[in-house]
Amino acid sequence: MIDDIPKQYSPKETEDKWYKFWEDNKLFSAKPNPAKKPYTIVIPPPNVTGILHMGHALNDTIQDILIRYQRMQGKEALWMPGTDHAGIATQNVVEKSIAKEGLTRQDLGRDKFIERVWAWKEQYGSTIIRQLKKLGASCDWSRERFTMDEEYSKAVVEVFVRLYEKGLIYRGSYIINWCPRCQTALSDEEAPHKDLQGSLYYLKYPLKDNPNEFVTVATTRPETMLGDTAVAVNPKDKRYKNLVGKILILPLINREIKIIADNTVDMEFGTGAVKVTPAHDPNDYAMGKKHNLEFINVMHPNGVLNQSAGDYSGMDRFEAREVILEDLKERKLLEKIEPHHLSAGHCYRCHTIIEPYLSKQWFVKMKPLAKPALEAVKKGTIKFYPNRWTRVYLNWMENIQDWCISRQIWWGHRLPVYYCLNCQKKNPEDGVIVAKIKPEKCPECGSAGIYQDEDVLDTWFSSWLWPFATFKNKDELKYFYPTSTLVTAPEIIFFWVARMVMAGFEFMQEAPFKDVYIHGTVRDVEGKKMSKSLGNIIDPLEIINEYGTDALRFSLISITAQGQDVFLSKERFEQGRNFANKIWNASRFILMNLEASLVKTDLCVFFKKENLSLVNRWILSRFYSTLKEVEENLENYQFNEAANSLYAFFWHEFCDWYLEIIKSDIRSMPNQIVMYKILEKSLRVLHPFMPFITEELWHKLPNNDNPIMISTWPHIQENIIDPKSERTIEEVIEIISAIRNMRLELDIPPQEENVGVKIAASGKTKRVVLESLSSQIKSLARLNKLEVLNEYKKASGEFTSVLKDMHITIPLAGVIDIEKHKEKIEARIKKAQNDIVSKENMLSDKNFLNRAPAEIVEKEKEKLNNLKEEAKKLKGVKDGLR
RNA sequence: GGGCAUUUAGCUCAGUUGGUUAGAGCGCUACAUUCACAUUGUAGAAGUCAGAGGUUCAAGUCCUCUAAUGCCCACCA
Repeated sequence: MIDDIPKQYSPKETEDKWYKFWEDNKLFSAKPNPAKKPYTIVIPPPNVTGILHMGHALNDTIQDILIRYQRMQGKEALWMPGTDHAGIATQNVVEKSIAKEGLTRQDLGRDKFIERVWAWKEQYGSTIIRQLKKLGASCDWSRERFTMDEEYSKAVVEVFVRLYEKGLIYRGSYIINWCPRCQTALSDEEAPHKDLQGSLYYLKYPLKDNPNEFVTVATTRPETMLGDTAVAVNPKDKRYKNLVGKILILPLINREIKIIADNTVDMEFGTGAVKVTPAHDPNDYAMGKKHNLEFINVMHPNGVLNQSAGDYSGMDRFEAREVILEDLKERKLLEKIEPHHLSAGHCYRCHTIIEPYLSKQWFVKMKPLAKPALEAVKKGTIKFYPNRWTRVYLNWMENIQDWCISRQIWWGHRLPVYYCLNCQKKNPEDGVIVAKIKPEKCPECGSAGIYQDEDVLDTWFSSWLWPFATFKNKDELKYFYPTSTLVTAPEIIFFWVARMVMAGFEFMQEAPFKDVYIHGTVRDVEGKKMSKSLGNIIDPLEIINEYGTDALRFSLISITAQGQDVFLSKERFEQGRNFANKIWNASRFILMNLEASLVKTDLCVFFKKENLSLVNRWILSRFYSTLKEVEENLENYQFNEAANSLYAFFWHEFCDWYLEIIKSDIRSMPNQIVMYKILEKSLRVLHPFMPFITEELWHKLPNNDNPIMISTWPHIQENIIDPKSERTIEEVIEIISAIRNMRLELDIPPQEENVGVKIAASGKTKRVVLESLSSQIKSLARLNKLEVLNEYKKASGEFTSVLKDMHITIPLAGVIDIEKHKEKIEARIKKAQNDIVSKENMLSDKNFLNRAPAEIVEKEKEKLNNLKEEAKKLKGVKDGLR
């Protein structure tokens, strides 16, 4: 059985096998169970168009660790999966795909196009789900949801209608963010500002009364001058005092515009006179309303100038900019051009520069919704990890703007808004019907001439319902809601997290989750965000292929300090791979040396702590301390700490020290049982981090027929944790190191016999024997409170380690460079003496004695004693060398 | 303009509420391959904790300022 365990772990063979096993046996599924406490996570639904990237890998690994951990802790752990229909993104993808057939969505028409999107979704929409499975995600796939599912869509409609009836949804004409390429409105969050190096153009507008006199205005978007309907100055501005109320002639268009006074005008900026374009700028829009100006829209929705632009109609907005500047220059109306930093909104999907555009859209009134969401976080009902995001959240909530939710695209939830043609004839603002299903006739006039609004809802208008709309029946909702933890990236705190909180309170009267863990952004080695367009992507699937899923997961987690951005390079994953291999080989070694019959029954109970050897007590204590650390770190979302302490324990303590020490006596019953127990418990603790390798090894151990995935998490046995014995092993290690140092400096003869152990020829065995030997000697020394003395016999060149008053000697014959050795010892003595002096100073300091806590003083005293002892020891060694 | 983060070994980064001699991985140096693992082991070198000031018996850790870098938010045309 042991012979068939290969020397190296090969992930490929095991991963798919175990994932299928877990899935086939429905081990991921969760149902309401009154006997258990629920633990719920809803996945941040990836876009259906999504392809797994490192951000997902990190996000989903964290969630999977939490879910697997809680499941092993005995909770009814539900990880709810699903995908988001991602309106604009998906529409773009499908438009691109039909473009290959030479078609546009307009060619197909709305219904046909939507059919194509669904067809696309059927074919490719599950890609991301398959990839999540490769990651080992233990989602309850039987519950997979899609934001365009029939039932989910019903919830979206229901919510719209309820908010409308409550007066929280309204329609109005405002300046919104318009993407001329996607030809849709965008919310503020969807139009992030980016800095641009642009220019400030100074344009001269002649006065009507005196064409030789001008008012100069500064603008960054000269093409909008075609829509100017006023020029504004600050009423306090002396320069323009006499001009207020006068008429200017708008160049190129020759329209008469008035000079108005408005105190929002900044006198310092530009010339202090500002052109007012109410249809193309949010500030100007406000000014236009206030001063009753004309709203002249000079642009088509696609960014091409329209008939109001006179000679420039038909030109693209940026083309027109150049031509207009040329024409103004020709007429000597372009005073100057200055370089100017500005920031402009960009479409988050296609990066086109946003055009502030006047149009009729639907909005959600946010202030009333924000109130409970604000309080919940202030009171701590919802906590952010790391805490600093709390302020970011609160700041946004406090300055919240109304949410533009209508989008002029086809793919998405169509607004449940209908219009009565008849009523609209009387007044275009009338005849609005908001209803869950299309009404037969107008409730006002009874006309059957009813049509539905063409617009669809912002994608986030469906995803903000995710924590509850994903549950199909009330019992389940009651059991699993509110969810426990939300794990997500900082980018979507505003888009998603904040809105979910608002929806939770509005529709469920309860916060949707307790903890929000915000992890960092995954960046490349240079700190750039990983993105396809930059070509700096490290593909998680490639890593899985090369190093294995467990390696990917472990490496990602161990470098993710709480909420810090992750700078990633491929070499990172070698650490995870090597660790997996280490676990594999340690298990292999133990299995090779295990008397399976011994562990069939839990003999551990027969071993009282007192009867176990020092080394066994030490490793048990270390295991339970580590377990405690892992639990604490997981509770505090310090995943890297948890992973690192596991790594250090398993590799550097369990493998490097414990297994090496017991090697010589591996068949003894206590050693057998302790090494086995620690291995199998370690596998369980490692399982949430590295699910596949632990499952594979688990089934190679005797007595483990049930999957590790549903095994129980080891209990901390406080009585075994013994800091004292942990400190003792440090001493052991110290002695062993001392002996090792000697070994290195000496050439150890190959065939000495001592304490019943053979010192073999060379290499590893030598190390093992020496270590085992030393540990035994040290144990003896400790139990008998003996000193270890080193002696050097000049005549024979022999170097011996002697346990004082005991008849045990380690003869280490050989030649040593005595001068070099002496130098080293002297340096150490000097250092120890310096330390002693500074410690003594400290301990005689009255301030210190009066103010430091007693335990600290004690500690320091102990430290001083240790130092003195060490100095004494070293002196002894030095004397021995003479 | 406002806010946040980062600055610790050659490189990439940990370091929880101040308290042993500041840690890890990679890299580097030396040695070790019949022996669970060379995806290994042992040992070693390597740090003015960005800079300046302050609080404290005690500062990588707390406070103030400065510098560099990165990110987020914001309607100066």
